[in-house]
Amino acid sequence: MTVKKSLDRPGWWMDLPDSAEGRHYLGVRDSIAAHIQSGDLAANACLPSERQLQTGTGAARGTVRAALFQLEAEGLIYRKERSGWYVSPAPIVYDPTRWEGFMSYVTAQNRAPRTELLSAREVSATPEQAAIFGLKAGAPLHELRRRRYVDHRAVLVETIFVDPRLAPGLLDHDLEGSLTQVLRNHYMIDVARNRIEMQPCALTLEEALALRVKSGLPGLLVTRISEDAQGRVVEYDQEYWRHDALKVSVDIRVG
Amino acid sequence: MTVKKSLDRPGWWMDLPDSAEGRHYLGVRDSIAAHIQSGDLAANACLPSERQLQTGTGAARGTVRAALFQLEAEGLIYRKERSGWYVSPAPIVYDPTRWEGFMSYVTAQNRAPRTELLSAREVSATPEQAAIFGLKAGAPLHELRRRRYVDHRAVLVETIFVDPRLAPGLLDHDLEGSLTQVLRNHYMIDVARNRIEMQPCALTLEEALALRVKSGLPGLLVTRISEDAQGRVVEYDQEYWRHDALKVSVDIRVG
DNA sequence: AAATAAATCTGGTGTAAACCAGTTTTATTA
DNA sequence: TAATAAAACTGGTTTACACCAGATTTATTT
Repeated sequence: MTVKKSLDRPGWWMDLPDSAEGRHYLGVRDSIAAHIQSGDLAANACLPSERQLQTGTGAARGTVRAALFQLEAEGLIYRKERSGWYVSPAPIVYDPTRWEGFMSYVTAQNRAPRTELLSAREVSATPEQAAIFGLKAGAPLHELRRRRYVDHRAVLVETIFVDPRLAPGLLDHDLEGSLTQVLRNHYMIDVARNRIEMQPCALTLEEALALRVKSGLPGLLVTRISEDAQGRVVEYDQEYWRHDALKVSVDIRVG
Repeated sequence: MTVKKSLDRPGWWMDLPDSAEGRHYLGVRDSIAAHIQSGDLAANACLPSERQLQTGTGAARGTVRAALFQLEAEGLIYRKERSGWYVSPAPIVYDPTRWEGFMSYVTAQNRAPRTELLSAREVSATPEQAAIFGLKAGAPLHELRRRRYVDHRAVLVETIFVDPRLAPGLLDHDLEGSLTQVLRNHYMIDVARNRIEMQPCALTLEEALALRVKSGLPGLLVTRISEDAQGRVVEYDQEYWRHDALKVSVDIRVG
């Protein structure tokens, strides 16, 4: 189990630090991490392939993969299936106490937001959804599924439910922009209260598919229930975020 | 790649669902997940050993481990090193907009909180820390390291920095309870503003060691900067949480 | 009965090899 | 030149071992 060190030319990934004894994969991890943090590798830059890293580091492929998974869990790298590993860009900062939507806070951080409408349809409320909206189970609801991008990278998929009594004909409007604005401009609905929950989760099946990530990647589930001034539930939103794309920031005044 | 199904006696983990074709480890995952969610396995119950699951499911040990890692990432199970895999208990709900501390909100959820003081000492402020407190680099700071439990399970480690000008002699008080109360009762300091950041991270080295989890487990880093009514920074806190122990909930009134 | 030593069980890490299914590139064809 | 087919490459998944070190249990000794 001797660890070969930097031979000669081809790549930076040849040298392994001596740290993390007994855990070869952590050495490989550290080597890659160092090169990312030093700035050798820019955001969205592509890493050498697993087999290249393998010969470079002298480790078995499984060991190299363990190191890559580690870095992925830390949010330093991400992957495109069967294409390669890439350096994660800086996360978006999100302040749930502000009422601005995705489009505005991404733009404010000099990043390029984009929204893609995956589906828009009418559904029957499940008992849980009905309870949230104060409706009977089976009552109609608008359901939107959208995928949102930052700088061409898909960072979240969301499912939004809207009470059709408050926003009749919602599905006929442009739903690839700010929903908040549509509700305000066309239905004169202003959100007065937001109840937000955040919880680490795993991106599975549908979500993983929509974000084109491996099923099981860690993510963050953000759930939002919006009410208007009269206490009527306007919107129920479930956002599945890539875990490396988001940073939550709250500024609270107490007393 | 035929999947053997339930043979006869010993354990529930014998039966594999037919779902997730081509990805045996997802089948194993589903099988275990189903038994957890059905309530067959209570919180903190111990799973069969990897080698038992292996013979039970007919998969190789590596495959069984892939399934376990998956469940761990989802927060359904956790492990004690070289001891076994266990079912994760329900997460604690945390509302950053409330000023109550750990002790109170854990108790309010009928769970048993406990705080353990790991170290308390005086340190010299790094440039970053100095900038936060509005001090010169090298100025003295109180540093506390604590580990906090819910129902005997360590869920977070934190490092707290306090400005000694506002709380001289802080280290002589009981620091295993609510710090907020110590500051209020002994120094008449009331927090008027909290700036909180949350970000998925990996628990490594010190943190992993203190929480007795495998280095690299996903976690949530919660950073809090507390100010008093005069805008003086009272407390700077970094909390490393197990990712499966926390659920953030915020209720915001806008307008 | 309590302290100690040994055997056993558990997860942790690593290797080597194989095959699959998408992606990407290259060479070929229209 | 543009569309198409083939080859090369990439990660995805699984198998089957092997050895280690900490945790736990069992047997032994005091």
